[in-house]
This record gives sequence, C-alpha cells and structure tokens, in this order.
Amino acid sequence: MSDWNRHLADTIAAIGTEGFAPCLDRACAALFPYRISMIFSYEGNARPRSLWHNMPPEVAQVVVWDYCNGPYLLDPFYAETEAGRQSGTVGLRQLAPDMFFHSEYYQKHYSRTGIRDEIGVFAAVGPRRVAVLSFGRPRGQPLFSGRERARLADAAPVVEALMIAHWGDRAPARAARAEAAEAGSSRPRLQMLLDRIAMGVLTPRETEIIALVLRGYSSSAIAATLEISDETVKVHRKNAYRKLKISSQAELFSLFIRAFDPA
Amino acid sequence: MSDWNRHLADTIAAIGTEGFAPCLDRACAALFPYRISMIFSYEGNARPRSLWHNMPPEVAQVVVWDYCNGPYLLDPFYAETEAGRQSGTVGLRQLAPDMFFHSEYYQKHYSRTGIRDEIGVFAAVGPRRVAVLSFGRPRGQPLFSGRERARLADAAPVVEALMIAHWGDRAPARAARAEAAEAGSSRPRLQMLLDRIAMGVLTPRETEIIALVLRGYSSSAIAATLEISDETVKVHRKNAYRKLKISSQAELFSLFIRAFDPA
DNA sequence: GCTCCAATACCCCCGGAGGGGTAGAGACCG
DNA sequence: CGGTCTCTACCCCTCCGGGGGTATTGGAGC
Repeated sequence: MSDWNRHLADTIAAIGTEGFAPCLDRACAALFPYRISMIFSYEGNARPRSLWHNMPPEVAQVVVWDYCNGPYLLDPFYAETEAGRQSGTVGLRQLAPDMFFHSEYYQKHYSRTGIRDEIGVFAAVGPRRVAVLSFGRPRGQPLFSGRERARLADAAPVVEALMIAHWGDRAPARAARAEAAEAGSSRPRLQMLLDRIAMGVLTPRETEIIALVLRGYSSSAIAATLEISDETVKVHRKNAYRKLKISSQAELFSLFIRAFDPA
Repeated sequence: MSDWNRHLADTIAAIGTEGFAPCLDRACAALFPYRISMIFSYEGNARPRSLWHNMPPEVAQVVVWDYCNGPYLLDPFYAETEAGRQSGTVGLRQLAPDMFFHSEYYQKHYSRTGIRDEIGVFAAVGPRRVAVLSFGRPRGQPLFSGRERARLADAAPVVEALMIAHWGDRAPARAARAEAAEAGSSRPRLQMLLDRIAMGVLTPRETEIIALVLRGYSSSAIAATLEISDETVKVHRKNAYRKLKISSQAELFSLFIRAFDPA
C-alpha cells in the first residue's frame, strides 16, 4: 500500500495543476488493475464534460465525443447522478438493468473501449455538479471483485476529497480560470428527447416504456419496475414500435441518437 | 428529366474541379429523392478513402472516420468491390445477408446516419481502384423501389463515366495532384484481422463462420452458404465463442473493432 | 497401430424479441 | 348518452441466440 500513499502525496501536491489527473490515476492504479480511467462532470441538463481520461487520442476522439453527444443519457452512471448520488462508489454490474449488456447503448458506447466492467467514484464538485471518476476493465480480465470494490469504497472518501479540491467550485483560482469558459447552457435531457421522438404519436405510458427499453431493461424488468404485467409491457412496446415505424431496439436507438443530434 | 440533363451539363463542366462532386450530387438528386450521398474509393487492402459526402461536418467526422477505421470491412458494398464488381449499380437490400439489419455493423455504422436503404454505383477509377457512389434513404422514407433502381441503373453508365473522368487515374493533372498525397499503404484486410483474433485459438472452420457472423449472416444463412447443417454452424459458433471468452455477437464485434484499432 | 482433433450432425433446454389476435375497465369528450 | 382512447392483461405464434450434451467420421501425427 505504500504505492498508494506515495502517489497520494504526489496527487495532493498536484492539486490545482495540470498534473493532477495523471497523478490521481497513478494513485488509483495502486488499488487494483484497470485499463481505462476517465472523469466526467455532470451538471443538470448540460452535456457531460470530460475532465480527463487515459485513452489514446484517436480512440478518445470517438469514444468521448460520442458519449457526450447523446448516449450519456442512457449511461447508468449518469442516471445515478440524476438520481441524486453525489458521493461514494458503485459498480456497473450493480447499476445496470438486466439486459443492459445487450442494449444498443452498451454495444455502441462500450465496444470501442472494450470495457466489460466499470466502477465509479462520485464526487460533488459543485452545488449541482457531480464528477464521476470511473475505472474500466476490458474483456479477458475478470470483473471487479467484491474485495476490489470494497478497497475502492475504502479509498473513495480520499479520492472524492481530492477531486473536490481540484475541480470543486471553491478550487484555487488557477484551476477555476480554466473552468470558467463554458457555462453549461441548458440542454435537453432524456425526457425532452423522448418527448421529441414521441411527439403526438406515443402515449405517456408508451413513452415511459420506451425510455426503459433504451436503457437496457428487458420487458420483464420493465414490468417489475412499473409493477404491471409482462404482457402489458409487450403490448405497449409493440404499439410504440408500430407507431414509430420501427421494428427493433436497434432502430429505436438510432431514432434516439438522431433526435439528439440536430439539437 | 430536364433537371437531370441540366445538372449533367454542369457536372461535365466541373470535371477536374472542386465543384464536381456537388454537381454530380445535384444531378443525381434529379433521379430520385435521397438524403445522404457519399463516395468512397477502395483499393486493395488499403482503408477506403472518402472522396465526398453531403453530410454536415459534425456527423461526418464520426460516420466517415469510423467507417474507414475498420467497420468498412463488414460493409456489403466493400465486399462487393472485393468480389470484383467494378461497375453497375446494386441495392443494399440485394446485397445484404438475412440478418444484416440486426448485425452489430449495421447498428453501429448506420445508426448515426439513419440510413435504412442504400443503393450504390460502382466505377473503376483505376486498375485496382473502385469508387462507389451511394445514396442513402433514412427511416420513414420508403425503400428504393424497383422502378427507382432501374432508373439509376439506366443512368449508371453516365455516372460511372463521370466519376472515372474526374477521379480516374487518367484524370487531369490538377485533380491528380490532390490524389497523389496518400499512396495507400498496404493494410490488413478482413481475413488478416480475423486471423489475428483467431490466432492460435480458432480452427479454420470456426474462423470462417465467425467471419460470416460478423457480416450479419444468421446461423441458417451460414449453413446454406457453406452447405452444412444449421446445427453444425451452431456448434462452431458456440465453440468459437467459448474459445474467445465471449458470449454474444456484440462482444464479437467489439473484439473485431479492437483488433483493427491498434494496427 | 493408436490418439488427438477438427468437422460434421443431431438432441435437449431456455429466454427474449417481435408480431398476431381479444377483451375489460376507466377516462375523457362531443 | 355513446364513442374513442388509454391502460391493463391475456392468448397464440415464430424466429433467433446461446448453452448443455452426445456421436460419427476422417485425417494428421506420434
């Protein structure tokens, strides 16, 4: 664990400097192995902002750009921030609905990174801003074990404090300056996007069900969530597909992304 | 049809100039409605080169860049050039295997463009170079009808001649100059990529089947293609998945893309 | 020779998606 | 009041993917 402490010291020293994120990354690498790490900041309806990541530029250009332009709305981690989480740590496997790993979102967003499991640390870097540092482990490597999740949970308070110190609204002036640029203009979120797709076509219930389909819920999981019958879900789904002139989840996802783009 | 002829005249006048492609686009627009048009040039193992497209830059950055970086290997139009086609016109619906529209490739590459049907014109712009001009029609609009395909087939010889005149190896010097830049270094193609994935793990037959799975063939379509039993295909598929430590087509596609990237 | 493996083919199971019906209860509106 | 719409729930069906077996053939190599 001396690695952890040594890198921690470096990281603290780097607060407010450009070297902060890499230092934090090195420190966390001492906790458990991972391939990908990234930090996004979420604030209300605004698109997420990438604060950092350890991916090569060619890959990041697509993965990060892509993610921030719509798909993030379907991200379980984003949903968790919307649900009010501001701290602590949680694993993708704990957040994701049953069919998430078969969802179009998962396939699209994760296929380039190859991430198979992910675990995130949440930090309240502002009154309405939450930053999420997440670690990804690719196919071929094991899922994050309970032990590893516990280790991260243990370290999470420190990591959170560091992130808040560096990216928090009360950050040193030198960092605050870099932040100030983009104000985060109000942007459509999931519901508004869905409304645009549904506009004048789908019933409220259908829209609700479609939203869950997009996020990787199976029909039976939706039924459990809404406390209605599996069959009813299938009916709504069927009717919605017919009204939208589509015939698969893939097309639904496509509609969703295209509804976001022209925004 | 006077529109067609008028624009044709403009296009001919624009041969060898920067205005050529837009003129050609306007001319073709007189044949039938479409939303998206693009021209790629394929040469042996090299990545395709985008000669033109009518998409807004933000979209194109992702769609075109993405396409040229691996997925093109799974494109039925690309496969058609590999199969030796150098002229004429053909529709996506005529080329695509049965489960193509459920394939990961289709979902990934087409979801951003929203293309539901596509039709292409092939032109031999060089001894080993084939350019494909294709028109895409999005969801909500009808598929290309037999009548429309016939109309394009009718116009195809003219379009081909124009493309060859402009982009052909015997093109005017001013155009040739722009071409010369990138020589098209020899690149891995589908088989080499698959070999890398399969390396020392999969049997030849398994590799063969995986290749078809990636291109959107269902198990039964593969069986029909290889003239073996459906059940045998399922066995090979099952064994290959186990060896690759994956459990779905989505993961297979992900493996494939990742195998391409580090190249 | 024998053994190992690839390729073939069949059996079983399950779950999920998608699409076809029918039907009742309640709300809302002309 | 009657009609229309929404939501609920059930029935039926097919197709497909994924995973569990077993068995036969034939060839390549020890």
